[in-house]
Amino acid sequence: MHLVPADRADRRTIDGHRVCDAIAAIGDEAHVRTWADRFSLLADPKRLALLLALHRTGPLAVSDLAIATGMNDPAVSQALRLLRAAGVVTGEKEGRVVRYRVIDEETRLLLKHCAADNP
Amino acid sequence: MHLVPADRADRRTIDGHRVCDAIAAIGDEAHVRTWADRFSLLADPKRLALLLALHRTGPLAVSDLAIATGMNDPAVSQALRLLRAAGVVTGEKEGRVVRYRVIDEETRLLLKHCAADNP
DNA sequence: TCGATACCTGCACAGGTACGCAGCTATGCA
DNA sequence: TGCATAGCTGCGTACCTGTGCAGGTATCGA
Repeated sequence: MHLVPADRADRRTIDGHRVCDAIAAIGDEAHVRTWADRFSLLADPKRLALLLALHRTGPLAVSDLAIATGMNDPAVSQALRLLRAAGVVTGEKEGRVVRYRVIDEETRLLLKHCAADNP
Repeated sequence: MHLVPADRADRRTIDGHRVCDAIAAIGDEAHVRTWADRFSLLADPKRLALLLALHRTGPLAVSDLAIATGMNDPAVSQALRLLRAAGVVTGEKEGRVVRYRVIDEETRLLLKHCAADNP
């Protein structure tokens, strides 16, 4: 089976059959990008700390997150805006307090896996 | 239990007890950074494609990876250098061909999980 | 109504990172 | 000994992103 795109079909391969396997393993480009974006959201220590806190503690207010992580309020707010735009978290307004929680299942699994080896 | 560091102990909390829970959930800063770095390596589509290919297909040469991903050789080489420095992959020289494979178990689990919903 | 609190937004700056190009080293073959 | 191939490195550029500051909006209590 020839999975190599036409624009690079003339290039020499070392293990020709493995190249096709590799292309099949990579799969759809959009799928890869989706996962890369997902990982990207977890790639920042501050954001990861926010998510770990939200994951294990449940609904948390912005200023509480700021105290727990040592960030200042706008930084937390911006990080949450990013996560909210990506559909990872959601916030529920209660008076003047907004409590956030994780809603994306895939991200929740990653966080669970990440928090597993936490002493 | 007071887990809030002294430099921010005077700040007002919304749900005081949850702040302590959150700090406990976040855990050691080094641990968070380690995971953030791990996720960071998977956060680039090209790098993720390389790792997916290596994960499922096994030892692969640099130029084969270049063909499979559509990158040019130096780009693949640089990405692999990064991954090798992080201890995620390793390369074995066989004549003038170097075949890479994934060696980090945590990363392998993430890749497995990521490739699970691949049509 | 006045002030304080909780949160959000826009902007500008610094830092990091991916990418392409050119050139280098090393191995295998004739 | 030439010559092509496989892979690596350095450099420069463009881009993205995290962060802090200043200011704005909405809600609650006095």
